[in-house]
Amino acid sequence: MARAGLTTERLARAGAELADEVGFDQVTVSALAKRFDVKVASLYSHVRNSHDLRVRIALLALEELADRGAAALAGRAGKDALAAFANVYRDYAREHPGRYAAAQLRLTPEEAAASAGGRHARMTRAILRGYDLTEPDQTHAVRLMGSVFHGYVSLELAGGFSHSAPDSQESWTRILDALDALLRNWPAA
Amino acid sequence: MARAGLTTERLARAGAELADEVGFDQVTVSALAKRFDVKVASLYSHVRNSHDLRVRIALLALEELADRGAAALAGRAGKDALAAFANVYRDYAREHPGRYAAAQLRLTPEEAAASAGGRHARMTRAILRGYDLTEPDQTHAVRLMGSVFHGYVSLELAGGFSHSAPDSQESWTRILDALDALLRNWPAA
DNA sequence: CGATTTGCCTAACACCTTTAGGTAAATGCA
DNA sequence: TGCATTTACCTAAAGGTGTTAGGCAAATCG
Repeated sequence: MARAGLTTERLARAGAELADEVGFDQVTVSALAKRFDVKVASLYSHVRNSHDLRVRIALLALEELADRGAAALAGRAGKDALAAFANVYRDYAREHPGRYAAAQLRLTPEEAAASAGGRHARMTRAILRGYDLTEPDQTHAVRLMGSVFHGYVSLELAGGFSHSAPDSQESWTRILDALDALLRNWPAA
Repeated sequence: MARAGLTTERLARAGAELADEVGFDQVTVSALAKRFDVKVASLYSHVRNSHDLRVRIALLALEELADRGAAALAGRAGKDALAAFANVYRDYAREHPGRYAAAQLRLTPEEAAASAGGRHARMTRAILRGYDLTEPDQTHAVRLMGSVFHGYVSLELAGGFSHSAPDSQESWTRILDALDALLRNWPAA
């Protein structure tokens, strides 16, 4: 009988697709096996266990997100860069809700070190070069930006802003304006 | 044999405790049955299914959070109110990580309507009475506040801000300062 | 072309969820 | 107080997921 051609890579990739279709917490070893028309146990040659699979999907999502971020930042600075980067997060979450959820998976320090997390942090700091902040305010600002982006996107994804006026797009735009204004006028301690 | 005295209420309450101990996604009907020293099937007289249990835990957490918020807001206004309210979220999440995760559960419109979500929204708007914002800016501000609070707390809980200077408490304080400044000087469209 | 490695398989077990139907404790009513 | 009803918890059973161990056949390499 012909082989299915499983790979750790392909499993993570298919798992990411599955996550977008049915939700990250519905990503199961069984469902993935069905998708490859293969018996469940066969996956265990490529993936240590269910959690390992989920971690790989998370790492994949973080890389994709970082790639998009880098592309968005190229040739931009200041508010332009801020908005482009923010939109990367929001668009990614809307296009790939399962992957975005995966990216929120709590990683061990080693996994985190091997992840694209560092790239994200560096890109956020790069944006702040367009504003006049010195350490440690820059770190506070990095954390604020992460909070706003992640917070908004995850509340929006949870449906928090639908069914009420004004529409979410407008709030998003105004919030980015406000964040830009805040970074230009960061209050002293 | 003596009865265990199960109730829908007691199950939700015990489920919330369990969530704080082992994580919300580890809250299982079986584990809860063990905790009451009762057979698994017995829970199904009090709770429709596993998801129903989780929803009840989520609603419980939202209520508790709203209660704490109301207590914190009593007698405060302006930045004082802002900081007190924000600290309610952060402290609750740190004291009760499982419950906080539960509160993030995606609810159906009916469930959401029956939840304390409305109280949360009203309290956030009440804080904004201390600032000079009119609709629709007030709505944008409500959404920003929700994003910052939820975003910061969930990133912090995920370990995002540990193991790096300056410590999280300092960023939190400075971010609340910044948010206050922003609300006092909300940029026009 | 034969030997080795690799990929997917079957089998089995443990655990969780859920439903159906039984028995004993609690409750309510004469 | 005694009996009927309701209620609370039980046993039994079936289906799904996670995981490990060990086997056979396909790919690979000498």
